[in-house]
Formats: sequence, structure tokens, C-alpha cells
Amino acid sequence: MREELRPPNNFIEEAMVQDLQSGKHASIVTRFPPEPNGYLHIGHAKALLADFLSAAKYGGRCNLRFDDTNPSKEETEYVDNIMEDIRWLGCDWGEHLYFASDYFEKLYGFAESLIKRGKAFVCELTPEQMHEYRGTLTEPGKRSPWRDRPMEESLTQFRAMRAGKYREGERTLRARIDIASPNMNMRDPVIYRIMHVSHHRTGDKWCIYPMYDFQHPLSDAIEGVTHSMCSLEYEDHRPLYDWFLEALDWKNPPHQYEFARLNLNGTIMSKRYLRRLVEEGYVSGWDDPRMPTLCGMRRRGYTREALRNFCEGIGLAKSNSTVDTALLEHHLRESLKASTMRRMAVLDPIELCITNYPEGKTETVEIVNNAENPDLGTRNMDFSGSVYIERADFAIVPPPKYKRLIVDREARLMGAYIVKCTGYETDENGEVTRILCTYDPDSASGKSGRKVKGVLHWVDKETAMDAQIRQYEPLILEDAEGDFIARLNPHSLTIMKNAKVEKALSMATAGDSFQFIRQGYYCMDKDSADERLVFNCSVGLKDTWAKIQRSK
RNA sequence: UGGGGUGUAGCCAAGUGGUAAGGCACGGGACUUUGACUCCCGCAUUCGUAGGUUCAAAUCCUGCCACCCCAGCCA
Repeated sequence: MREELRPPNNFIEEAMVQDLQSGKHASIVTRFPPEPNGYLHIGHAKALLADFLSAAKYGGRCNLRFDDTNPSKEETEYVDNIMEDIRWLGCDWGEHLYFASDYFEKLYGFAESLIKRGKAFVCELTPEQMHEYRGTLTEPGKRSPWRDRPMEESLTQFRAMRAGKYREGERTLRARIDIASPNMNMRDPVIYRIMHVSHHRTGDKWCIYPMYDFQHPLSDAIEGVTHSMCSLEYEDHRPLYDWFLEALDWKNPPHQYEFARLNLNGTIMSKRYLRRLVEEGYVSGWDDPRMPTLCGMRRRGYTREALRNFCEGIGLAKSNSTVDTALLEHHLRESLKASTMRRMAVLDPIELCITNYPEGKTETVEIVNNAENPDLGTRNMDFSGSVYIERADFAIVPPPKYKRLIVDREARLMGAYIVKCTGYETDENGEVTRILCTYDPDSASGKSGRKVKGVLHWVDKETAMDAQIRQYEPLILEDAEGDFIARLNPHSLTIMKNAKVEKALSMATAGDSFQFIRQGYYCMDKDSADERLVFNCSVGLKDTWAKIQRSK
């Protein structure tokens, strides 16, 4: 008896369900096929999670296959990092790790068989001629003079290509399809080219390499892939994908499905630009916290859960779209709030002096690490008559609906006492230098029923640590003409250098990265993604946030 | 001007002839040891547009408009 299949979440899963129910496929096989020429970014996460999760959902498997057919761009360094990032996202390819380069011999065989069937020929057109012969979007192409040469001749020449008898560009193997097709991809596309380049895995064994359009459908077929997902720009390639499988009489061939890439507001996803940022030294590396790479986001404090839920939330569809980063941040907050310890940090400190607090007295107050999660326990903080609070938490002339400290009003120091402002001191410029208060000794946290509207985060003046936090500026990207392209992570941190943090947060030192999310939700990450803390501060308040936006 | 796609709210997105899900954002309120969190409430008389078919159309038909992709021996 067939198990009940879980309802599909998108049109591709719908196709999977149909294929399973109709018996077309006994089980689902997908694949994630990165080219090892860069690091994975959040756009890849969308694709890879779709590949791995939908296969898992329907009891199938997902292969990891590196599409390494262009040795001039690919390196082993990337292979290792890509695998690490996929694992970090919680995806597992089990034994099914493959390389397109593993299939070079088979693919070569397929190419010969295409020649023997009269469906491919060796062409001697130069790159310039080939371009000219291909025609344009509105005019059909011209047939290559080599198109109808005898099959034996093509075979001999193709073997000579493999044997290294020609220089790069002197010969190509092309599929014999339709040079006049309105679909440019069908105009006798090149399927093998000569490259006297050493490959990161096969070394110098080969000097001819298959093209993507030829390799991809066949690699899928070799692996038994049933549902091959890719991005929208390959829609025009699908006829070609099908053509190769048809030409080789492949039974029950895989099918290609296309969906829209992820675009994120204010973020660039183009590998070309990301590479430039790294290579030209605008950022410290692929894992710079401002980068939208998976390793960069990990360093900034993103959780895999946030990324997975985000990708699930945006869905899979065919319309080009740009997702608001607010949605990403929502999922990060959601993922962090129940699982993370809170700490207090004062980013723009001003001293608050409690004038009726006994001289020289210190005490310890117990503060919960996360009010929503008792399992996270409590911590003790030093408290004395002098603390730092946020400059923005005190106002001489309060804006409408201001709930925090003003003269003659009470507010609670979080986890400690209720204080009442009695006055303030200023310097010669009129800048507030110290806030004076009295406290109510009977208002200790949890011991009094009194409620006040304002609650402030604070750190003890004597025991607070200085935070040496690197300050990042948003990175503005321009193209060669100086035109604005994008701001890289405009939402990531901008933290004041003279911040004060409580002792428990002293692990925040130079090089740590922070992510601005909203009041109460900064997250940080000290290399290990497990050392994640959230700290309370007020920079997320609307007025302050507006100020940050304006000044940048 | 050839071919392939896509248009549902500020942003994603369901919807497959029976009277517009959900999330984010936003607005209002309650609660609150931060204004966060939580909880309520509100948020498309209309689906790019103009016609047509039908008792009934976001869904079917026709025309038009807008945007994206394709002329690598890249993937």
C-alpha cells in the first residue's frame, strides 16, 4: 500500500508527486551541481535546499555533483569549501558525491556515438567565423562548411582532438541540429572544445573538455537523476537537454525544471562581483561578514535554521522577484530568540549616578539569560551606584510618547532597581555628561509590585568592559563607469567604538562580527557559530535607526 | 523586429471555472523588568490591460502593454 505523499509546496514538488503516483519514477533523485569556481552564497542556498529537501521529502536522494568541465576556472579549494557550506546547512549527500570529470571517459564515448549516428561533426571554423555563422536573434545562421563531412572523417578528427593534435580553437565538436533554429542554443552548439589546460582532478589526461549543455543532461542521466532543477536562464536550454538524451536513445530520461533565482534587496549575488570584492581587497575574504556568502553569513551570526526557514518561506516559483531583507532578518530573529542568551551592551554610554546609593556599596543582581527560555538560566551582575546607560535613553526634551528617563520621572534599570531622575550635568557645550538619580531600595527586581513604563539596559561602571568592536561601513559598489550597483549588507552592523559591555560579553573583541536586526537582537559570532549571544541595546529604536540610515 | 519566460497588496507567494490562503512590512490596541517578545484587530470589492465566452473568470479565448533571459569554444 502506497504511503500518503506529503502535499507539494511548489510546482516542482507537484511534478514529483505526479511522477511517483503515475509510476513514471520509483523514487526521486535530484542533484545539486555547483561549479567549483567560487564560494556558495545565499542564492545557492535556495537552490541547494530545494534540491536536497524536496528529494528528502519524497523519500529520494540528492547527489552532490561538481560541474567541473572548465578547468581554467576551477580549483580544489572551492570544492572543499562548498562541501563544508552544504554540510553546515544540514544537507547530506551520503555516498553520492560525484564530479562531472569522473564521467569524461563516458562522455567521450557518448560524443563518438553521436558522431557515428550522424548527429555531431568536427568543425574547423575559427571562433570569429563561428560567431559570424551563428546568425543573430532575428536572422538564421549559416551552415558550417564542415557540417556534412563524412562521419568517418569527423571520428578521425575527434580522436585526433583528444590525442592533442590540434591547438586550442582549431577544432570543435558540434551537435548537428538546426543552424536556423529560432532558439540560438539549437544552432549546432559546440559540445567539445580543445583546452590545453590542466584540470584540478584529471591533471593533463585530457585536452578536450565537454561543454555544459552536453555534459549536464548526460551526467544527470548517468546518475539516475529524475528531476533536474536549475534557474530560469536555462529554459532555452531545455530543448537541447532533451535533444541529447533523445539522440542517444536514453530510456526514461531526467527532466529539467527551472525556477527563479533569489534576489535580495540591496545585496549582490553575482559571483563576478563577489569575486572582485575579494580579489581587489574590498573585503577581508569570502567569509567577510558583509558578504552574502554562506561562510560570511555564518560569521555574522546567521543560523542554518534561519536560512532554511527563509528559503522555505520564499517558495519556489518562476517569476523574477526581489525578496526584502526584512524577511531574512525575521527568520533570524525567530531562530535566535528562544535559543540565545541575552547580554547587555551600551553602545553610546553615558554615566548614571545614583546619589542616594550608599558610598562604596556594591551588590550582585541576578538576571535571567532569556526570559522566554528558563533552561538558559541566570547570571549575576555587579551593581553599584554608578552605571552606564544609553545616551538615547535619557532626554532633556522628550519626543512624544517617550517612555524612558527624563527629569522627575522613574525608569527601571533592567534586573535591578527603579531610579528617578533628579537632574543632570553638562559640559561647556551643553552636552550631557552625567545623569543624576535616586533609587528606591525596595524596588529590587522581582521583589516589588511596582511597575514603570521605561526599562533601561545598563552596565556597571566599575566592572564593565570596553568593547573593541570592529566598525564596518556599508560597502557601496560601483561599476566601471562609477554607477551605483548595490550596497553590500547595508543592514549589517555599525557599532560605536567606545561601547561598554557587561563582563559576560567581554568575549567580543576585535574582529567579531555583529548583525543589526532590531532592538534587542544583535547577534554575534566568534568564529564558532555556537558561541552565539544576543545582546540588548536600544539602537534598534525607530528614531535611532532612522538616524543611522540618514547619516550613512 | 526571432525565440523562450513572467505579471495576484509595499515585498515574497498560494490559487488550476464557484466568488482572493499564508508570511514579511505597515497601522491600531492589550500585555510587558526595554518600545523587544507575546496576544488581539486592521490591511487586494480585485488579480498588468482591453475586450470576449459563461449563471459564474485571477483561472478559458483574443488583442495589447510591461519586465526578464538567449547571438561564449562559460556554467
